[in-house]
Amino acid sequence: MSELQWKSALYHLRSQIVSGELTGGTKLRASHLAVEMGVSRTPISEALIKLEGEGLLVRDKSGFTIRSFALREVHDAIDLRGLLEGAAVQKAAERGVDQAELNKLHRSVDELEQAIVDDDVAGYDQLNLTFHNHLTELSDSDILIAEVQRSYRFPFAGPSAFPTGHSDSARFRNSLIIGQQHHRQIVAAVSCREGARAFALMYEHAKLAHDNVRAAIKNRETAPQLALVKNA
Amino acid sequence: MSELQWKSALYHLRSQIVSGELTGGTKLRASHLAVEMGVSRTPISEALIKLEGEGLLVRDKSGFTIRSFALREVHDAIDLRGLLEGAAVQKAAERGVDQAELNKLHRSVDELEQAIVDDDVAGYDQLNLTFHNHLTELSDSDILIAEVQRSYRFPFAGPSAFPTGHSDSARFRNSLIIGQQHHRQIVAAVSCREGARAFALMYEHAKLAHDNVRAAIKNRETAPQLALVKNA
DNA sequence: AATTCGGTATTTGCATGCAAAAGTAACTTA
DNA sequence: TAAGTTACTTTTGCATGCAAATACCGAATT
Repeated sequence: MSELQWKSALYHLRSQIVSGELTGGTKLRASHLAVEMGVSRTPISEALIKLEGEGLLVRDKSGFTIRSFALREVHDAIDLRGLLEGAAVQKAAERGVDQAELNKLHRSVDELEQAIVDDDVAGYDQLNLTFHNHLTELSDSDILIAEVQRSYRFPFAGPSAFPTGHSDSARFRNSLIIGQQHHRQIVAAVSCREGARAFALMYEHAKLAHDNVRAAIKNRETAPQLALVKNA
Repeated sequence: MSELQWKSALYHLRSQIVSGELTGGTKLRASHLAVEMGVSRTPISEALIKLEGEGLLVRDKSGFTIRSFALREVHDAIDLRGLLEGAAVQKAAERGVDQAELNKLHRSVDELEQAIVDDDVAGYDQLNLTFHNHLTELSDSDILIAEVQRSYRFPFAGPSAFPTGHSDSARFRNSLIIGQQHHRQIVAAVSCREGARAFALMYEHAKLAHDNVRAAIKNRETAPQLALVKNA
């Protein structure tokens, strides 16, 4: 049961950062956080070092600061995810996946479809992440899987980064429809062992997030994922 | 002058790992390393945590162990580097780089050529790394640059991972000649803003390393880069 | 008003103490 | 012989003390 203290500190801090509760540029003081969380500075420091390794914090000569991202970096991070996820599905397609896995993929896409019909945004979000994870794992490359997961580490870069707030807008509905088309065609490409097509579709799929970022910036108050992004 | 202690511990340990002085599977004990390096366990722990973040160590419930890699992971790591470097040069090509940068690239390739003629393996190695870094930086994407650098972190995955030991073999000479052809054509592709071609060439360029791995395995004793690779 | 300059209050980097966890190894039992 | 069992040793995770570095803040100067 009893979680290691540095782990709970890590989870707690990370969730505060990605949820936008702490915004980019904020200075994190180990001594302050220690009393706040009721532990000593040792496990806090360990958590801060790990978060620096994840790229969420930067360390200057006196302590850690929450990193800020230029808008350009947000788009680059999304492209990086598309590149890595694309490489993963390409590998899966060229390697070939058995029928049982293909059936699971089809079922996932159907469930995503249903979530859209039900307007179940949270459910869609969860299913979408599972679907992306499943596709990535089919690459059967632990190195690539790890790097794809790593590319999700910024709150605006993951495959389900902008789920909330706009389910009523026409633009968002369209992006879900187009995303579903991508999903179906990616499964088809994997099924037909068309690696290059699978790559291109997945890369394009990630590009959808670029529009979501632009839309989120217009209603910034409803987009806590942007708490790390510079200049309003 | 006075380097932080955790930094020197980090550099020292990392160099011991990548040089093969410490082999995969070795357990690293903070308390032991502390007396060995004449400091307390605090800065040692910090270095170990960072090395875990780099993927060189794994942490089980009682301490850190030097990671071991299956041969398949070695090849996957090389492919990952090719993918990321390829994406970087593609971006550079499509964005367009000015003549001054192109001149520098041409000069680098000429210097590499000269190093081959002189049979200056160490010099080639250094120039090659500089050349790859320069190409990567031309992508003008800090996110991508950082990920490319990160992909170099395993001692067998970087662009100059297998420099030594075989400069006399015909195979190694051929691989240098082919590599130079890649270098020249990559610069040409960037110059002509042919992004897809630049990507394909760079990806293929990394594939050269696969043969170098196979060759190195046959003379394992002369290849300290393989100290982290499982099963002889 | 913006800078510069002291002096004070924090904070960090590192060392170290300690209880609990994990490793180690000789011995017992099936 | 293999699989516990027990007693002993080492190591870790965390708390904390301390000196040096850094931040903070108001006063003096331009």
